[in-house]
Amino acid sequence: MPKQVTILDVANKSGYGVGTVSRVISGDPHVKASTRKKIEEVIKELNFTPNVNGARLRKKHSGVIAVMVPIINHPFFAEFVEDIDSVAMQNGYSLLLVTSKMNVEKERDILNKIKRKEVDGAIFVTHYEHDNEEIKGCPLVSVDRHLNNHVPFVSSDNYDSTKEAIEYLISTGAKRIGYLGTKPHVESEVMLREKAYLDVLEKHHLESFLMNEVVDHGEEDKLVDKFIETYKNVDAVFVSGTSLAQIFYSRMKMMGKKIPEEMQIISYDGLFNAWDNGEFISCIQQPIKELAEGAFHLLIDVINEKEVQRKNIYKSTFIKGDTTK
Amino acid sequence: MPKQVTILDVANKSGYGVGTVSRVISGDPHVKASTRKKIEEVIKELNFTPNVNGARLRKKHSGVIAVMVPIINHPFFAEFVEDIDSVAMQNGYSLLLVTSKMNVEKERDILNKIKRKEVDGAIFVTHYEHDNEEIKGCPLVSVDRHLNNHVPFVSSDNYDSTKEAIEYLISTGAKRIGYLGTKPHVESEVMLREKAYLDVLEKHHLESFLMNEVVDHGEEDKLVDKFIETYKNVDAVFVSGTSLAQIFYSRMKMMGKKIPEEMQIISYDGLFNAWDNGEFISCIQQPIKELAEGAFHLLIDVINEKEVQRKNIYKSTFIKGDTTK
DNA sequence: CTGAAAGCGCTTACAG
DNA sequence: CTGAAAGCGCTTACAG
Repeated sequence: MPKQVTILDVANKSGYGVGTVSRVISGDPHVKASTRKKIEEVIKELNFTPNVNGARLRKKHSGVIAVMVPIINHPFFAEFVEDIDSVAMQNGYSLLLVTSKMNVEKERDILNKIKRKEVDGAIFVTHYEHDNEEIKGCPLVSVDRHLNNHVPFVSSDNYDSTKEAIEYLISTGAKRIGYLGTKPHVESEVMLREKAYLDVLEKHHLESFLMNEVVDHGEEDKLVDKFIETYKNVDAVFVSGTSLAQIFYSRMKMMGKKIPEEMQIISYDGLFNAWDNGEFISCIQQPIKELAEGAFHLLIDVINEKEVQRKNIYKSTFIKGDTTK
Repeated sequence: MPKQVTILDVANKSGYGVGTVSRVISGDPHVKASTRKKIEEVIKELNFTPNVNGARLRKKHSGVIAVMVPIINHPFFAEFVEDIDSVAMQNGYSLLLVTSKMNVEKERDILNKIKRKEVDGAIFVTHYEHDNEEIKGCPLVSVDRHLNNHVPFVSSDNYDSTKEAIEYLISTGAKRIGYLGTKPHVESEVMLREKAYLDVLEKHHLESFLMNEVVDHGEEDKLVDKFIETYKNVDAVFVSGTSLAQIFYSRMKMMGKKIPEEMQIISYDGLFNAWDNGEFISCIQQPIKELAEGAFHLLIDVINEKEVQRKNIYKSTFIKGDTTK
């Protein structure tokens, strides 16, 4: 292993001190142009690359943030992570992606990385409880749910946009409107979808057909089948979640249902691709990019110990596709 | 910001020296049991977590490896990354995932992270050239392609398994067998698929219907349409790549082709899910887990400057689905 | 089995 | 605008 070139080598060879070399590396403007030029030459000549561990140790932060999602092979999370990556990069941060696989240990591991100064903070999409003691002192931002009273979160306007969707279905003449969703394991803003659904139906004196259960990833099709079995005569369904909506749509097609004539579907979370047959599912599209950027900036503020709002809501958009009248 | 608890605090409070504290943290067996016990108590009491940057600076390696894939929202890469994550974790390494998005700058950035000692090495799934100068001194392992003569790679047995697939199609009576694929930007083991196809057809004196082009991600459907347009009378197609196979299959269905009676399909890379109609595409399944583990151990050896084999081939499996006779 | 000390490579007041 | 020096928190020969 060849000995690493250090800032001291650059200093010696250029005839300046290490402090000055450090300043040109960090882009400090208080350096004479000629000095900068000379030092930059030597850096190139020696093929010097600063060791990040020295800097991190000294500066007491790493410039990396973690983002934790349950799974990554999923349209919402993939896009969310990508958007965070962009904004982080623009702001000089790099990203550590952790896929928790719904594993509490992996979630805890991130908290440890924060304590070990490996990362400066984390954006958490979690489905577990973490006690206050282990969270304490960890800069964290949550999405959709509040981990505890001190952790700020971003979320889309679950209540309002669901309400809008249900009202829309009613306006098209739907009479028997179902709700099909997977319930989060813990308290979350997502639960407001169910509440909005129920509120609107009650207001219009309509019967409800609700199925909202805790389901493991990969078991969604069973829930869909149970829903279909249980509520045979619904004429419209609000589906909370992309995968669920995909499955439900396929089942309806296979059963030969006419969409949207006999069955309307609105999905919370849009699919970005058309189906094989060119159809799009009508959906409430979450403002993923805004959520990502919001979460990022929130986290940076938390890291810098600024005051932040605990609740940060971003507006979704209803997109009419081919599955509603 | 509360002052960080350091190893020195633990040393003082426990009455031992920092060296001894360091030894119990690292699990060094040469520590008296009673000493270990006492120090562990103090660690708990002070809620001490070792700062990773101090250790990394001193040890001159980070214990993290990077893995770079073009996109992550893709069944092959998602699984590949997950498998590397598992094996890395088992071996005390952590993973930095980078999604290159086919962006050369992001690829270079990893090389920089290695030079900056942020990561110890990287597993590269790249589609670009990197000149030897910038790669030099960077512990790297490639998948499917050789970056240069010094970088070892893992790959599946592209030639043999393609050959097997084509032979299979012929054995079922297929006479006009097409090849549909996206060509890698750079030299790669993947190109052996085309070669195998051509070799087998020649051996059997059959006509070839080949379309293998460089295509941007997201533009695959255009290539598929062009293939269909160009080769109207093929009765079987070998499709190189999951996405392409999905698209081709859908198109055939839409066109009302009877599968496998009128059209057989074999895909290189399996889909793990059935279609809406319950059908599976016949495929050559790459040994993803073996590739992942192979790549990881190879990289560790490279990092530790051991001798390694440059070429590491793992065997694929042909899985008969519903798209072949 | 343990301690004292050097040193990993950087940044940052401080002084000039 | 620049240099000398302290120090970030750890590990690891070395000596005992």
